[in-house]
Amino acid sequence: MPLPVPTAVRKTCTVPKTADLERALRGAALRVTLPRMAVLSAVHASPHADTLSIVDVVRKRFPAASHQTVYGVLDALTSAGLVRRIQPAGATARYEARVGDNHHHVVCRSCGAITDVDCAIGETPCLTASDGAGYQIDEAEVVYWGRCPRCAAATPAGSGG
Amino acid sequence: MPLPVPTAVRKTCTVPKTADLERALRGAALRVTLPRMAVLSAVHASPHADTLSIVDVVRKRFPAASHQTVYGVLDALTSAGLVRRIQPAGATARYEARVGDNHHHVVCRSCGAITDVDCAIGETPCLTASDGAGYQIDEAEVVYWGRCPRCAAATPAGSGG
DNA sequence: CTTTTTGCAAATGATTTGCATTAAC
DNA sequence: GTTAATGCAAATCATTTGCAAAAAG
Repeated sequence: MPLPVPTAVRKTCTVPKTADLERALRGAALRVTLPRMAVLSAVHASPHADTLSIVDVVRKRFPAASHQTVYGVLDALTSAGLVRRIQPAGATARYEARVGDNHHHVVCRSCGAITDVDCAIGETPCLTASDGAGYQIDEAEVVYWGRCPRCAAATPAGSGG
Repeated sequence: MPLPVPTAVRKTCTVPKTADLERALRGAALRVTLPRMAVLSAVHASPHADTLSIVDVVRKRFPAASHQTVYGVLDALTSAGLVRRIQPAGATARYEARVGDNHHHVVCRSCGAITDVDCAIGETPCLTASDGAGYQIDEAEVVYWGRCPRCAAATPAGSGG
């Protein structure tokens, strides 16, 4: 079963002002365009939103934005390191603006909600494989799977999967 | 950029005999069918193979197997816990037969190769989030990203992304 | 004999591609 | 003025769906 769209998205976060977004783009050597401002703003406003949601939000401020443009912008922003792409198994791509800090995610198996979890270590990678199989490891990505408080309360642990 | 198909797949693993596969299916309350035997065998034979590869392998022994049948069988086997589905960000689904032991994966950013890494802890979940955000966590999935020995040797660290 | 599984074909849905137009620098 | 970004439409690819025929228990 594909992961459902998250029902609860944390909206309580700081959305940078226009000037800050512009500065961020310029700092990343990206041209300042309306679609980029709108996308970057949208990702800040709704962490873990999928592409479709981002398109919706972007179009409120810039109705002409095409689906493909949003994909392209997200790609550019990701490459530039301004946003981070997350994609728990089987789900569509999500994006978040928290970059640089090494945090992880908790994903609810029932409703698909994603929540940030601060990494106890803070440095990258925060874990080293006991046996790295000879790999040159630069990142340890941790996804915690479980049930969010709401779903845990609703189901007696075991009814959902 | 989507993760490329893994070039090197570890083939050095124990592929159970027909009787064992049959026993495994029956043990999981699954009917014993040729497609299922073939798929289960294929997953054992080539860990981390994607669906397309599995279809290829399966058809060598059972040419009539349709693409959709393999999808269905993999789904059934996954639900039954006989195989495990892994899906590093952006890549197509892969399957492996190592279940029950709590191991993780190292993924090469350059060639997409996936290698098992034993978990130092062994119990599930092997990690607990420092702040679980109130979630009821049952699994901690760890993906180590880096460069495999081959790619690390070929590129002077930094040429690939 | 009953229930599950297979096979076929078509649908779905996310993501990508190519190219002319437009805007940013 | 030059280079990069946008918008449009169509293509691609993995995966899913529905249903009749076939096989397993």
